[in-house]
Amino acid sequence: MVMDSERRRQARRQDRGVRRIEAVLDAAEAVFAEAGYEAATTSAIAARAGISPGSLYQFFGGKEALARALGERYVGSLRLLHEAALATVTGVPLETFVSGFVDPIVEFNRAHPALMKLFGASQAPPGLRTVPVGLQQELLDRLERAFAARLPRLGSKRRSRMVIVTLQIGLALLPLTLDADRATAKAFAAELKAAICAYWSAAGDA
Amino acid sequence: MVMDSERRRQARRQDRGVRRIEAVLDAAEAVFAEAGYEAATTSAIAARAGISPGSLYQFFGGKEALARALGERYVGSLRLLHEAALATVTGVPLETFVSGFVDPIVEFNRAHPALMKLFGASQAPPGLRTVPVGLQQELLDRLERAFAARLPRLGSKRRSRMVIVTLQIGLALLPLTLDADRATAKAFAAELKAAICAYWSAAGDA
Amino acid sequence: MVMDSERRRQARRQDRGVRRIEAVLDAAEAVFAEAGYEAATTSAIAARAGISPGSLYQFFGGKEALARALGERYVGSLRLLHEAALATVTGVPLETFVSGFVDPIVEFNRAHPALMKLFGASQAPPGLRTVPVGLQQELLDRLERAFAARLPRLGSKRRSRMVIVTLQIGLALLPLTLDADRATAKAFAAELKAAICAYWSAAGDA
Amino acid sequence: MVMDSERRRQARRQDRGVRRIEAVLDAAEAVFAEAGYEAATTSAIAARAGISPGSLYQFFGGKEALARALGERYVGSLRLLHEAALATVTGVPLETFVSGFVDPIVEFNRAHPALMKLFGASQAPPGLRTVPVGLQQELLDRLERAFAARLPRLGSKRRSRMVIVTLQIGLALLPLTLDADRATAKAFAAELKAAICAYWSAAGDA
DNA sequence: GATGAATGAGTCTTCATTCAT
DNA sequence: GATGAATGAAGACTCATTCAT
Repeated sequence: MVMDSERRRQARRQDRGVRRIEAVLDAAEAVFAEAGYEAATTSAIAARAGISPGSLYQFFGGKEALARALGERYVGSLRLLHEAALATVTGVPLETFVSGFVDPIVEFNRAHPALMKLFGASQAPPGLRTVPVGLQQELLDRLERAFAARLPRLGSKRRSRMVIVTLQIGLALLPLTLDADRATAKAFAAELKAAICAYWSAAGDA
Repeated sequence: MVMDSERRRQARRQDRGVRRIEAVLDAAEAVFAEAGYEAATTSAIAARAGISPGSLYQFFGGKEALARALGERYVGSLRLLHEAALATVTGVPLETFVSGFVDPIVEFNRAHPALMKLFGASQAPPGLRTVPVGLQQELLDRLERAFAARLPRLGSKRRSRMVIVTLQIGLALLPLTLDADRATAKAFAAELKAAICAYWSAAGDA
Repeated sequence: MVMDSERRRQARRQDRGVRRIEAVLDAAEAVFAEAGYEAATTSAIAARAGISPGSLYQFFGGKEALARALGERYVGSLRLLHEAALATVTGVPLETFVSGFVDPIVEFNRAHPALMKLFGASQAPPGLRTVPVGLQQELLDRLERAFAARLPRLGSKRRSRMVIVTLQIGLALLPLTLDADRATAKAFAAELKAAICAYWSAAGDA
Repeated sequence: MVMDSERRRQARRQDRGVRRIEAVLDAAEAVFAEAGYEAATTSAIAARAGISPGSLYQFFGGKEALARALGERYVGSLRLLHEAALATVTGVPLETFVSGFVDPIVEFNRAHPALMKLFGASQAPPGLRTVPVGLQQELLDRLERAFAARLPRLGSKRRSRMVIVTLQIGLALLPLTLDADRATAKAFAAELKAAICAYWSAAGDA
């Protein structure tokens, strides 16, 4: 009985710890998105999370670990996204298929501006590239399997390259789908999908 | 005669000054490419240029001015590139035309990795966006005129968007054409051109 | 009860903070007095206060803020001095009246050599004039009211000028009352009072 | 004959050297007056003198030597002033006598604002006090001899102190006689003389 | 576990001074 | 003698990280 209340208390405490960690990551995300990695200060993150600078270091080893953990959280979120988006792979027109994974990613990035700011293109600080590589790798693998199903005759090396290119195109155009007024954003999202469809169509014809 | 030696001396001095400035910009380019804008230190740049920290400030007002000057040097180089690359616009197959401006830019970026690091996508520090915007704007205008000649029936708004998208795709894939071994780089350069061709082909058919 | 210990701890902390701020101001006073504003370094002040350079900036925004705060502390101390010194204005001989406000100021300046060094005459750095102007203005106003009571027939414009001159004379002779051996200092303090008395006597007779 | 032209050339050269030195001192005076000792830069002085920073160091050992030399030039100028002003010592009313040496000094300081800025009161940088002490000493001696003639019965120690006090009062009020509009300046000059006259009158009566 | 004051290494920048030309 | 580019020591200030409470 005592055990039981003890366990519950520990669970509650862990729960609080997890919530606290999430809050810190939320704060980090906001500050990183606003200021970028270098200009973001740990104090600003701590303040935004409603904790002291010292407490930050009980959860995370430091600024870099914070960014890394944020990246891992993105991985988790994006994994769910992929799984849902790439569930149906065959038997749908290319446009539908492409929209199926492009739209959610666009949405996700709109909601998480720090993702591109921290891990986009080639702007990650030296020691920080690990996580998003993992992040991308998962998406790449999944995309590759999907396109393997759709275009079985395409050489696997070429397909592998094309998947990477597709991802890069997506990443490059994401900022355009975020900024500006909604109409422009939508137009660019359409262009993004058009570009990817054209790319894969041309490859499939070949 | 005295005049002559005087003039020659001054010319030599100016020459040395110019060469020194170029050397400093080279050093800045290298350090910015390695570390990014924020993490780059003026001392590192000075050391790499083989001068003292103090001398840096005889040539450039500071770190930001250094980046700005670097951007302007890029503008100058790239302008020449555009002019040559986009001289012949019509009467050639799309593949040829696209290669004509993609290849030189790929080459240029391979030689100048700091270009993307400093001015790529949205990672430029706040006060620094001016130059590359000018840089991109010139290229965008030139591309737009070129595609207007090739696809006169395309709506101008759409064309404008497509040009932007084309540029972004190019910028996004540039890193892939730089990294890795030469064979991979070439393969990705081919993908880049394939993607752009497919994109414009599809738009032209529509 | 818990509240109580909490409150006590906070009080203790605040107390320590206040004491620390005072210690920093003491250190700044000493360094400013020795070196003057420009030559004083924040590191020297921090070292003298027994804290790190970084800690200085938790209390004060920088070197200028430090000097400004020091000035404000002087204002506070001097205000009390004036109030006491100029309480009795009439019904006493001129010598007594003059001694009444000269002596305490001389004493105060002996204890605070940085006062003249920082705010004396016209040597304050550009942005720093505010506080001591306020400081002097208070003293000037008080002196003016006092002499208005003592010499009601004197024109107000002239009195205003005379008060300013009196203050300047005081400021000019203060260094003489500080330096040197005690006897010399006393002799100069006597001269200061004699000069001021003679000045006002002559004006009163006129 | 050859000697003669040689000598003349050397004389001319020395002349040019002297003129150059004067020009540098003029520049130093202007810059010191504007910026104060610490904030004044040797480059600014050299530029103002129309020479290179390097040349400065052929004339003067450095910034401090420059200030010292400026002080010595002041001594020379003021010596002439004293000699003229204190030529007639007895047989004139006190007011006339005081005006006789106060007015020229006021004028001189109006023309040379750097004098007070560099050597006024207690704001000289640590190693720089030597010259103006010499400067003052000459004036003090002369004043002392003058007042010894006018007030032979005054004790020599007291007279010595009074002369110092007189000088300090003069220095203190000088800024008031410079600043502001002309009318105010004149009024303060009158107060200055009134104060000094009253001071000496009171001493003479005693 | 939490706090936040304290730390101090590291950054950009200035400027008195030197020295090759 | 003149030049002015080059130097580098030093200063103000920031911020990731630690540690006594």
